[in-house]
Amino acid sequence: MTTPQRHSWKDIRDRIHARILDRTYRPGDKLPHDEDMAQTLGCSRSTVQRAMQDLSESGLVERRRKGGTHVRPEPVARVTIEIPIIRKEVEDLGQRHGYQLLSRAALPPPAEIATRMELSAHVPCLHVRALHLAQDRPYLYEDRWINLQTAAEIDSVDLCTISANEWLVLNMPYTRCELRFFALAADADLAKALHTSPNTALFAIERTTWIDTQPITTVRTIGAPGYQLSAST
Amino acid sequence: MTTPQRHSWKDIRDRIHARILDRTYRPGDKLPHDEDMAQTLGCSRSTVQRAMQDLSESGLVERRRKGGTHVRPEPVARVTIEIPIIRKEVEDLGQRHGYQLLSRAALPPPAEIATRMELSAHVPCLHVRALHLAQDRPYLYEDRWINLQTAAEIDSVDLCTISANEWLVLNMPYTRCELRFFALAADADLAKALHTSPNTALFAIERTTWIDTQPITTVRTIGAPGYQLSAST
DNA sequence: AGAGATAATATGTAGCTACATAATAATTTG
DNA sequence: CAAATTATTATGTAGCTACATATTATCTCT
Repeated sequence: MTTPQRHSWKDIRDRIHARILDRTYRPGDKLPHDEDMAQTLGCSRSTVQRAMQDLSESGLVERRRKGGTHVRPEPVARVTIEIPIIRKEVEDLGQRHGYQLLSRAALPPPAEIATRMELSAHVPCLHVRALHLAQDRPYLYEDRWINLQTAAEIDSVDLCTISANEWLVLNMPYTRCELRFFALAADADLAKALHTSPNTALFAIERTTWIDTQPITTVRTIGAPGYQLSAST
Repeated sequence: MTTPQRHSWKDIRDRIHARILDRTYRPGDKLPHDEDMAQTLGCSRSTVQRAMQDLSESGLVERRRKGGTHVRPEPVARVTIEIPIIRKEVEDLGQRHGYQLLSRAALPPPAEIATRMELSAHVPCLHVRALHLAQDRPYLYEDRWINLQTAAEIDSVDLCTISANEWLVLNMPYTRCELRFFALAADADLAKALHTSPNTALFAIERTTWIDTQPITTVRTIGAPGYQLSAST
């Protein structure tokens, strides 16, 4: 055997991960230094570093210069959720997407909205309410406010043919996003729009985006009964 | 100027990102090759590659060998959520954590649970129900099933002093996790446990973990009224 | 024209050297 | 002894070379 064996960073990562899984290294334990591991595992330090970068990004280990690398003392479940364009979400379910613009008006934002967007109350906003359908049944209801100072072009967009959701995603890149997930009880309007009875428990997502310090939009998206969000690692 | 200027991958990433934000490169557009960018930006290809790795991992761009790098054609909102140990979650809110074991029994799992866990119905499981408090008020209710073949040691753990949630996180590393978020209406038991009225809309998280192909646990965690999950980028 | 095989290519990587830097440990000072 | 300063160190990185590999383009054959 004259050719030196190359080790991929994924192999190295998986070998370290296996030591965590079999509890050789437990939460809070210190792992050997990169240099020592490289020697033990027969690869270069930069390969160990690359492997550790991935383990660190997945939240399994914590790394500090000079302090070394530790298995995370208090493990968290970490999961990445992707929220696609709504039309795409429906289509990926193999269903026909439908869309209804329910209302559109240029209005000053109510105090709660202004607060959420970190916006002063006299900035002109576009208020859009819409319903997304899957196989002609209500799927998601959207109540959205758009800052007309940041996204002025949307004022001339025909929101009967493209949803504000889709137009914004395609045209307004953002640097900051705040999300929250919660449950709410349907009021009369919502119950009517989503074809359910008042007080039904509904799943809601609130999302606010900014480009640098400028608010773009805030939206409350409410799922029809049974809507859920899934993720896996 | 005789010393060559070094560019950090973060600078390079931010400069590329800025071109996406100012819409020089729009969704679906092809970015210049790494080698060309390295020349234009005055750094090495490996530095561009490192920058692109980050942009790709954040979901902004898609990279294919030979095909090149494109701004993601249909952008998604991508967010990473961390779910800590419940005790820690309460403490991080600056509140006093309390815990009540409501019930504990070794039982065969009902069909729905067995399905969720990808488990056969005669595998012995531990069924644990518990309530977590914040400042002596109900915070989260947990209904959990634990596979006694995978996590046999939990059978001898005193679950009055440490929650199953915490014990499992610290002692049962997992390789696979499935999560879903949804809303539900409180039944009589739940309403009583969470000090609310029947049919209140509640936020629920269901989480199932496996180590390799072996199911470890499945849990339905239900928040008290007003509970929400937040995340930001 | 379509299918299959081959060639080319742009990203992905291993390993190396040299350097940078955050943070920990050791030493010095009052 | 505590606080401040300095030294050390383990991770983080830039840039390079050589190589690997998934995928796209091109060519050949029927």
